[in-house]
Amino acid sequence: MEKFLELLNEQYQLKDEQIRVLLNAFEKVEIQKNEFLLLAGNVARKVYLVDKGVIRVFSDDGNQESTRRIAFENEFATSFDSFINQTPSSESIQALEDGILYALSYINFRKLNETVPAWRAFYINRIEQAFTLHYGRIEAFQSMTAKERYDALISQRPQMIARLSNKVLASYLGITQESLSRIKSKV
Amino acid sequence: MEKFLELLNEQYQLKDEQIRVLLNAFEKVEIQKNEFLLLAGNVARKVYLVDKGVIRVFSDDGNQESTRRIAFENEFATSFDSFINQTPSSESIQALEDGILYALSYINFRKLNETVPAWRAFYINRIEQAFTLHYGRIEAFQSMTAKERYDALISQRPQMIARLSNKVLASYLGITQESLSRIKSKV
DNA sequence: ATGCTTTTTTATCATTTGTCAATTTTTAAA
DNA sequence: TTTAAAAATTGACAAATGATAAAAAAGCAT
Repeated sequence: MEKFLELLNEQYQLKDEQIRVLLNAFEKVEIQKNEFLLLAGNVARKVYLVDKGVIRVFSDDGNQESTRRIAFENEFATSFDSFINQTPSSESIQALEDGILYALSYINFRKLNETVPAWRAFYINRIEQAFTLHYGRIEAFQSMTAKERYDALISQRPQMIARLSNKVLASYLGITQESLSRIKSKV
Repeated sequence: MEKFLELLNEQYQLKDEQIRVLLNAFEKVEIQKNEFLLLAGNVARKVYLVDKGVIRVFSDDGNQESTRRIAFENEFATSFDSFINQTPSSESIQALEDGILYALSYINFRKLNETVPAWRAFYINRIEQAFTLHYGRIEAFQSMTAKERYDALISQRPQMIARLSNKVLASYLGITQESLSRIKSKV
């Protein structure tokens, strides 16, 4: 939590009391590789801040897995639609490495929004950023080939290539593992 | 503006003073078909609420147009990244029909966020919805064929098929006009 | 280290989508 | 209405990506 609180404090000058409230709102969770944090069909009760490790949000229609979001250290992730509306999720969440997360429940999320203005400002800022990130993905799907999307990802988010398996990376790019393998072997 | 104010009032019970502030923040704009509201390279100074007509946000790399967002009556649109960060836009905004818009400048947008809690709540709600909408498009690009995306659009946003030209619709779906034409002629 | 499982690569062929060109249809202007 | 411009359709072919199967490589547990 330290790095996250630092960041928040830098931008929004927290009072001690607010820091205490924030710290109490989060719960530390230790996870093992491949462990599930949410199974499709259930309601996403928490949003996770990654302290160490990698988690992914994905859907599985039986034929195909689609990786929607990858969160590395100091990033947040949940099944957003499910979390915000507290409705059953079409997505699952899984750890890709052993790690440490800080979980914020929906109830505490709402409480923070109502009682800690700095948190609310931070949340608005984060959702604006997340929107922009996802918007960029639409741009990529609309106007780039798979190879171009892969090359763009290398330069924009090199961790994605370095830390993810071919299988997960392919499902993030919206292509098959075989296609990704061919793309990588091209110059 | 009436319908929008009604909606806002329903959800957040506005005081007369707040309604006055809101009305003053927006400026009525009449537009003609094909008129540009923003040209790529400039900063998006306004967000537009569509009262009548259709506008589209799109990019053009010289080879290809990509339609990123279509806004019909009672929907908002701007080049989001540019508007929020007040940086040059990679996108243009254009009217697809004669129409009437209400424009909110960046300065007034910030003012409303700071001074009208109901507006802020409304904004958070809208950006959450917009996020979910765009998230759904990523889902579509990741796991559906062009034909499947087209069929899904028919059932989810029939206006898109009814009111848009083939050219615009194809660029929204991320395919060529020719492909769209073939998709439509299939059963 | 050994053997088992999973992941990655490679090959072949099928399908989808794009490109280019020509034609038809629709729209808009004179 | 007539005519010019823009949009939509169609055809032939090319390129990109998917599906299936098999082999090679890497990871993991014993």
